[in-house]
Amino acid sequence: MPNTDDEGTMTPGGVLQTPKGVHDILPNDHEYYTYIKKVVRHRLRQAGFRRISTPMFEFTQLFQRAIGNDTDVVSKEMYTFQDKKGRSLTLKPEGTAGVMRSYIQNNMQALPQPVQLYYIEPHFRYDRPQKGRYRQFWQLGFEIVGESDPALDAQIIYLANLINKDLGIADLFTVQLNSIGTPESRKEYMRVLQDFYFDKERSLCELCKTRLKTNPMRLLDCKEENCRILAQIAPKISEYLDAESKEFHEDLKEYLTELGIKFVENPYLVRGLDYYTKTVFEFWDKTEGAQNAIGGGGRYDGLVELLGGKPTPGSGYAAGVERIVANMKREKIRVPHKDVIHVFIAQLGKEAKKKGLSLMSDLRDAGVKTMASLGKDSVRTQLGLADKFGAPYTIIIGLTEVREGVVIIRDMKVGTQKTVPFDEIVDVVIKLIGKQNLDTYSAGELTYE
RNA sequence: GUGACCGUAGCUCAGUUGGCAGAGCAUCUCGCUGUGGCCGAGAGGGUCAAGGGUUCAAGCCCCUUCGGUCACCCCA
Repeated sequence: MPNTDDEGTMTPGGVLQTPKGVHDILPNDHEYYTYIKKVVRHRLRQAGFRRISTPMFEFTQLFQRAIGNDTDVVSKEMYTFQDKKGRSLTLKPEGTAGVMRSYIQNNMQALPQPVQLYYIEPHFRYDRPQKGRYRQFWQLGFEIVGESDPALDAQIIYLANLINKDLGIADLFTVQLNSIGTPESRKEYMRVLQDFYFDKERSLCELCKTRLKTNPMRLLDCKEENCRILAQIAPKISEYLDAESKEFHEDLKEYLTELGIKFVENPYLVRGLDYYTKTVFEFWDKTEGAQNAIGGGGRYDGLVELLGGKPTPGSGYAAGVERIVANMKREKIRVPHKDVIHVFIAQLGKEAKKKGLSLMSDLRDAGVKTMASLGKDSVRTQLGLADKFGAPYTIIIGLTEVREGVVIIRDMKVGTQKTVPFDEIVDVVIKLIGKQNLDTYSAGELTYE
């Protein structure tokens, strides 16, 4: 069977196409991405978080250590490759590991604690594509590192919910909440679980039989009917929490209530990894549950130490941007955006074109979003374009107008026109579109040391 | 990684038992040489996802691969 290198990479025209599971974010979708980024940056900046970007790829070892070799993410979902010197590198499959590596490497222990960081970046997993799951996906996340207090966990859940609220999707989700205690108390609980399942192994699904040895807590969120029934009568982790974790969890719930955050206590919500401690939470769809979870997080007091740093507590949240966009679309939410033009300039004749060029610069400098089609020279065609671009006003300049030092401003909606002298154009246009609608965004004044 | 369904123009889709590759929308041109939307006429645009097989003949039947959608596993 022939199997050329080109197979599957080309469209019929011989044009390259994207590999499986990745896609372009086209202008219409970027309206959502831009809006989400704005909300995230605004809310986190308000709360004193600062932005961090870790590299797209790290040494594979980082993820192996942070996430765990036994997890699906590490064992089968990573984009791993070798550089020219044979070192194993991996495109980041999640954000926390890199941020914690950076915290240690850049000696952020020396900063006032806690250190509050956020990110919004592409991540990569070699997965079979599915709804809300792509091989390159944007993830937003934030972490509070260096202090351990239930109030910080409450803050994180509060901020995650606040961001969802700003995006119009908070009401679609419930906060599922649990505590998985310290590694020590968890060890005790896992022994109890294994005892409980000891004589019931035959009723478990194949997967759970192996989980029983490697990670018994995962039996609790298995979806198989028999496993679920057993999980419901299995001992609850809340009964085996150490005193400190129990108190921590009670405090967290108090703080959440104070902040007006509704939550669902879910004793089946677990994490497999050793470094997770105490708080775990996820945002679940109200009707579809975990099937349509939008994000989740928890406390990871063991992670920094695991990566070779001093013992340092941490707590964080991460959410999938594609999933957020999908939910916003499902709710028929339209985001405000500034990709609209104010004025289209139609010109006829070389002198008019020259005038049009300088006028276009003047208008743009004043914050008027201005387009023209300088390659076309039929007024009819240009007006048609102005219409298609949705310009509310068209400025028409012909040879006659240039000679008389005026232009025609046409209101595209009602079709009325008026003649305006050159030196009044910018003022007249600003009045027409409204000062508050001008695109006068500035990146801020530069200063020098 | 496992399984199900799907792939025809930029988009949405027809295409009969195997017999000339189609429509609507979109694009471009013209009617209308300096005035858009409406209307009318016309044009461009396809290796029918790719490769192979069966056949006088394949968009249609068979095999493989690629891609899409969805579910599982798992996760964001």
